[in-house]
Amino acid sequence: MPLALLSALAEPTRLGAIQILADGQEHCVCQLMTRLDASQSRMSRHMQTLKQAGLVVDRRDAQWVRYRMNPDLPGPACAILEAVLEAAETEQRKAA
Amino acid sequence: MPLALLSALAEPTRLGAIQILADGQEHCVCQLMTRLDASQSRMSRHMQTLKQAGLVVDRRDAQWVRYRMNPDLPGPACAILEAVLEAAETEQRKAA
DNA sequence: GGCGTATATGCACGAAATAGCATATGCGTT
DNA sequence: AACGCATATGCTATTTCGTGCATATACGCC
Repeated sequence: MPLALLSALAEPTRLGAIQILADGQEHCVCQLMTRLDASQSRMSRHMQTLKQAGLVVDRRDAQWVRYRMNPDLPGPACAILEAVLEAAETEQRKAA
Repeated sequence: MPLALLSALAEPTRLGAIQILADGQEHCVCQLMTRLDASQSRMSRHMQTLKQAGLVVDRRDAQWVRYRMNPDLPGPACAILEAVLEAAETEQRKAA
């Protein structure tokens, strides 16, 4: 399990998406692509990857597809995720 | 920092090497290649990658090069590593 | 049904990662 | 100096990954 999770997170756009979704809210693809400055197909594909890795879940809502963190993420995976998010945040702070 | 670390860990042979080095001991390349069933050049290159990512440190000892975990791994990286190792261990247990 | 917006996907391409083979380098032994 | 063992590295082939472009699909609205 860790291998799939790690490869899914080891890409800038995908990690960025996870950071955004880490607020616990739902976000549609168009929001993500705007905030991450990614093209539509690119963002869509990355979200597929995250979905396959079990990190996120999607839901159709009218014309939009809303992504959110997978609430049933198993414990070990959750621990990795938290550590990664914490590290990313720390890194951004030091950039000041 | 998390990106480099994640990419370094997101490969089976490298993750295996880290798991072996997690015992806190030093291990030379020949030990690692035997235990992980990898060719010499392959193992050497993967260790270079881990070294560049700052995960491991090496030391020449006669004809051998001994690798060990980087003792100065920064806190956030350390947290990620621990979570990954824990997840890997959990996964192996469930394989019974 | 036709149109506009949002998202997914087939296809092709360039970039990067991985691996093997051969060879170089470092070190101890004789 | 010659040899053997351990490790690194140059070169190349193969594969995988990320991307853009075009197109398909889904949905709401008129």
